[in-house]
Amino acid sequence: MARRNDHTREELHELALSAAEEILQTRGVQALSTRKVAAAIGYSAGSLYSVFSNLDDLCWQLNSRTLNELMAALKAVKVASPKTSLYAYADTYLAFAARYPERWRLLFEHRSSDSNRLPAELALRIESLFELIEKALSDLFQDSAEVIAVRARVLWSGVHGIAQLRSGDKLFLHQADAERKMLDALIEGLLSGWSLEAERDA
Amino acid sequence: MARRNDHTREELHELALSAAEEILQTRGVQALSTRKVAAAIGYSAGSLYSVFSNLDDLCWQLNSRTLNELMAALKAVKVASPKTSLYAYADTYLAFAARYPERWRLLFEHRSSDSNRLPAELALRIESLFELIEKALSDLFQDSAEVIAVRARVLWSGVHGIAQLRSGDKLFLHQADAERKMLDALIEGLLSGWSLEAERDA
DNA sequence: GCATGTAATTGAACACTGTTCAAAAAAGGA
DNA sequence: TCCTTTTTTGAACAGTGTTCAATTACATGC
Repeated sequence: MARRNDHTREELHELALSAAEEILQTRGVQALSTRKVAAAIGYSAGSLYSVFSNLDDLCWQLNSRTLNELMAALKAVKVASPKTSLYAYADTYLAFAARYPERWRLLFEHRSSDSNRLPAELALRIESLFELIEKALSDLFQDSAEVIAVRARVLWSGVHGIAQLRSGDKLFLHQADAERKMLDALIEGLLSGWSLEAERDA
Repeated sequence: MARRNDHTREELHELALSAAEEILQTRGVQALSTRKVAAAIGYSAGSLYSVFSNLDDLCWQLNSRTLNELMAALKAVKVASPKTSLYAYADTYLAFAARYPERWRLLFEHRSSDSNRLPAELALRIESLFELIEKALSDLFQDSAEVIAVRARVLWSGVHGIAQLRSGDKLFLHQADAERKMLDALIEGLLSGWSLEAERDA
């Protein structure tokens, strides 16, 4: 068998990516293999190499999709007050990490063997995520862009850290509404702490 | 060849673990294979199975070692004021993550295929880490144990999040002393925010 | 010293993995 | 119809985790 022309290059690309996503979500990263993806779409493993340079490449493109979806969810957040926006961003992020744990983990666990740098496309999207937070923070504080940038990353590190420790069952916090309480302590704490700093400087 | 009796079971165990650690640190997780570990200590791959139940088990034990070392470093921190202690804990953690990036990553990335639960031994050590933070926080705030527990985890999520985003080059913060500034914003912000909350409630 | 049992170690085997590439076959053009 | 181009395969290679019969050396009893 050869040359069936069942699908265009683009269709094959999309098909493979969707199948890979499905395998990733349902059976985890360790089950994500070229042969399984190929079998799922009725092609041979070799065919994937006409559409991806290798499995690493496929993973990067999976991450690109995931980040796309995550960013869309974040950008769909209704911007009300800066504070409620920040809460909504955090909620959305935690919800996404909980709904798609494997895809979300791959976002941080995937590294290329040869070069550790992440593709420029992904980098841009991450920067635009920080811009969302920075925007909300600039409405709250009159500090320099540098200070705002630091604070946005600190706030996000906190949210991300909560997501990661929870995802790995490493929180050991056996309380009701633990997540809500943590988000409250983080956001409320940081915002009022930074406000206080502004008052002191004035 | 068979039955050389060069090493006792315990020696073989220790030898293999050290070799695995070396490979992990120098060549990354992906290079960590039974055959490479075995070759490094002059044994065959099958021999490892008399000392570890499988590669997963070896990884858990590697993580146990890493967590041991990390906890020792944290417990060696001179406890001065609560605040300086918290700073020192955070510094120590970030320094450890920077010095042993691969070992530190394995701590969070390793999951068994069959069961996702982490061994009880590791869980205990993580809880004792949180206890360090809780102790420092109880000296600062008169809140309930539940509130302290939440705050300890929030603070640590922040420190951990910074470590992880930095380790994956996902911070995009091109400033001098970025790490110091972030730690300042996190710890100073949270502590003064939580203090303010206490004043309000009083 | 010698047989016997026991414990350690290997190497081959099996079923996987990513990746490459000659060969085959179908589509499209002249 | 012939020829070229493109698509697709399947075999091959080197690597992986894991199991297990076979082998060898040590320890014990006589």
